[in-house]
Amino acid sequence: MSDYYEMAKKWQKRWEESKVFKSKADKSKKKFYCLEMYPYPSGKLHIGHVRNYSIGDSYARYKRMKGFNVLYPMGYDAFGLPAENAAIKNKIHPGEWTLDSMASMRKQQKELGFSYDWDREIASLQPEYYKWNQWIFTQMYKKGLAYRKAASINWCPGCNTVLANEQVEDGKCWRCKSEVDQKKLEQWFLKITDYADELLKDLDKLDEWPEKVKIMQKNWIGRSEGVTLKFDVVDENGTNIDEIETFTTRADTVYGITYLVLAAEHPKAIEWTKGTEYEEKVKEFIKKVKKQTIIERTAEGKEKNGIFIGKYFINPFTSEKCPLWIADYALYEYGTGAVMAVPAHDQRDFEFAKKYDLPIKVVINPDSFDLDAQKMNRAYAEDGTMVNSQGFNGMHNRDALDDIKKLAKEKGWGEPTINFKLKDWLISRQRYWGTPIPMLYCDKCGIVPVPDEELPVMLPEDVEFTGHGNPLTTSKTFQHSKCPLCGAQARRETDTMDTFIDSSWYFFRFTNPEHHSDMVEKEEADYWMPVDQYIGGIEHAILHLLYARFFTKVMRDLGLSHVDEPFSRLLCQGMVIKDGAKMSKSLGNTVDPSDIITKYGPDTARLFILFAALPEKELDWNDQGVHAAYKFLNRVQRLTENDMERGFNIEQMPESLTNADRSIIGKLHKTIKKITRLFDTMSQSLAIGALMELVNDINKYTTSGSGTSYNKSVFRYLLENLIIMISPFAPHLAEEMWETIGNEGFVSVYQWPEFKEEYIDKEAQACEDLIHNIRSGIQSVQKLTEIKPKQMKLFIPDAWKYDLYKLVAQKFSETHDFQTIMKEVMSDPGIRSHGTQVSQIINSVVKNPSKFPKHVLSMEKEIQTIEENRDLLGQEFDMEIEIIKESDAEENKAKSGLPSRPAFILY
RNA sequence: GCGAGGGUUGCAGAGUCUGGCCAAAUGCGCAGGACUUAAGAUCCUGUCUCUUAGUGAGUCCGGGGGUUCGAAUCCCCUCCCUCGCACCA
Repeated sequence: MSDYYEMAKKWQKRWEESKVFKSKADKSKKKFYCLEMYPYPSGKLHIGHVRNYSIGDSYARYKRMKGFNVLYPMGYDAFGLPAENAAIKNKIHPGEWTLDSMASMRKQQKELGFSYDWDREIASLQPEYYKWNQWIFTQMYKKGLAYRKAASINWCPGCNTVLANEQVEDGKCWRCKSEVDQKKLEQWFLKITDYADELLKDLDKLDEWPEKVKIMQKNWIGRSEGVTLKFDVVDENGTNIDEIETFTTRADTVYGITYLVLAAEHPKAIEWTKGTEYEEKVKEFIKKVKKQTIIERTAEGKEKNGIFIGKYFINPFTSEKCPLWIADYALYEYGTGAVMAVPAHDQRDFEFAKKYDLPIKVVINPDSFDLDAQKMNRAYAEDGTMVNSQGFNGMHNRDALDDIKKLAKEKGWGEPTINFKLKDWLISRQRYWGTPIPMLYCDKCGIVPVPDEELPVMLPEDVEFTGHGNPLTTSKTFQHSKCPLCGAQARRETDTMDTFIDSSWYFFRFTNPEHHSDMVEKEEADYWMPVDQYIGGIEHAILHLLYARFFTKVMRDLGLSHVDEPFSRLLCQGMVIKDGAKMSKSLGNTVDPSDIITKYGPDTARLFILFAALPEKELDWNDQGVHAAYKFLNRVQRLTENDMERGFNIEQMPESLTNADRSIIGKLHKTIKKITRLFDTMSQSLAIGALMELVNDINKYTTSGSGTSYNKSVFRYLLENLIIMISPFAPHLAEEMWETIGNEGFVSVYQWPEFKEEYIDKEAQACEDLIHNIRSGIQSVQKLTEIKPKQMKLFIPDAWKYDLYKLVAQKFSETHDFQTIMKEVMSDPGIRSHGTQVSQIINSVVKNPSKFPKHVLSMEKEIQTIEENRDLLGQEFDMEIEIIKESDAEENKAKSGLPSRPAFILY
């Protein structure tokens, strides 16, 4: 077991005792609400959780150190099927199972040292929590946002319950992957479609959401602007029998309609064929279509099937009589369940028309040529010029679109319509472990909501978990109730709510979980909401994130808060994979976070997971990487073994500082700037990389030269800043080191260092690099010659640059034209060989003449530095060093026979 | 088909917005060295090619072309990969 593990325990205890992470609303402070998607307590934390919380915690800690009043809570999404399934299997109450899971997850979360305000913990299984699910449901019922209706619904045979559309993926249950059946049932719905427009429109406000998620939501909501057209339906003789509506976005193609198809489920299909020769065939067809699963029906490249139903319709634009068909490619759920077919300009209609030999009529021609209906091998769906369209001929189809819509409206043939793919949210579940829907059925009064004062409707305990049917129906008492209106016997609703309801507003509850008399305490919610940074998996791109947005808007309209959108900024973390595959029990490639924590300590686990990949990218788990993180922490901790002194004051930087000191201080401030920027863009892995770089440089600083020459108070200054900056990643180690060097208080709440441009001394850094290079040059010379030379000639490197600057300066005084200067400078024999950098130097001069003298100054300073360090280096290597500037070197060159720009010459 | 994101030096992965300080961060891997009886661990150095004194030369960021004094970075064309959605009328 690692020392780090024990060390972490110590600090976790101290944090807890001092309640250092407790948050309180305070209007005088700028707030920051950082939130991770609260977990479903399924037993143990997995690596994905650890990643999620490590990202969130590092950020929350950073923001706290930046001076924000941070709200960073944790809770549990405690209702759900796994608990109930465990109950059926193991004869243990779902509540007990869930509370056990919560306890073990909480323990692990505490072991990892996340800086949650544990006083705000919530769990959706608490009656004081789910009471408000029920309350808002009755509020929505009263506003007509919750309603009960019979509908064709998705039934999951695996989970024995219905599913919302959002919970069906590829025709399968999102949870258990069973194939979903269609059933007709009376169910409760929430009218999310009332908010469809706003949910779509407000996506534009979410600047700091991943584009991907916004697009997914946009597609899911699926808004289409078009027109609903009405057609008279006639029999063979042309006698009017009924009418049919269709929705289209391509009103510009109405002159090309050649037939119309109904979805198989469309009730008119049966009605119109009743008693005709077509009745049997149509019924048979419908039966065949309904037998197919969703997967079969929507399979890629699936051939379209249909039959003629013996009826016709009149196209009001052309007065033509066209046939009515029934086909499997029309969807009953979308639009009106009927499609006007324009085979020439819609690929699906085209395929169908080809198969059943239906007419194809071109009404839009491309710009470059005319289409021939006979020769087309695919539909022409692009824009072009209208033909065969009466008064619209010759117009561009986009222009004609609006005119045709207007015409349809004037003549009463159709109405402009906006259609959504989004359907109302089906929230009934025939399961026990959820929030009971607070509704009563009275024979006299009908459906009656449970009055507010009787909430919560508690889950009954006298139930049996058999695995068949809804356990709530087995309760002797639960269903019997009284009608609050007439007092008569009333039956209580036994369906429970979809657990996504719980997670649709929990972020409000965190703002004041203690408050029991309202759903949210407005003042607190107004201070803390919206969530400033939300972090979770991409799998909730539609489900949870759409529902939460919907609830937030409903709550706003109920006057519970003022926010339009719950999450200002969203981060979708990437998956954790191992050996090229997603971690899963079935593949046996899982990693238990507890093993890492006990072996290397929580800081290592967190640091590795943050360092291994950027938060939104896939993370490939490898054990060597874990070890590397551990080694790095060791290296950092060893820094405290160096000598150090208090008393360094950056505000009054002492004159006596060497170039090495100034250089490393500059490096520190560059790193401060970099890490601050990287944190703000949630690039923790790069921030850690920058810290590693800094640690490398600090090590070089303390060990270069004779090894003890570093400034001890500068070193302490560096170390303190390093500890502060590493504390969001490795908080326990940071606290330990902070204490070791004798500082008081928690570094976890110490203020984040401020970047100071003026402390970056570029000249000092350049000089420092120079000396470093000379030193390693001498070392390699000594190594190669084996004998230690007593004397050395040192040619000043880069002195040519100095000459170059002087030359450029001279030319610059004559002309400011880049090309001229370039030409003249390049023609100078001493300069030509350095052509690549010449243009850069000239350009920097031309672009920014005021900076120019600085360049020359820095060159002079370099030369001075070398001269100043001559004796030091001489002592270090026990030799005499003679300095020769390159401009003087030319004459020596002849003597030595060496190349033109040597750095070192030995005697 | 529609939409989004990518292709960088052995691997992972920065750099691209804002062109030059980029042979290109950081880590892994690999090589050499120190320590050790030894292995491991740890530490140091190196790690595109050439150059056995260089702050040197050459080549390089999927492929091709262009703009520029200068391109991994900007523009155009092209090839390849990944991920979402998908008969939505």
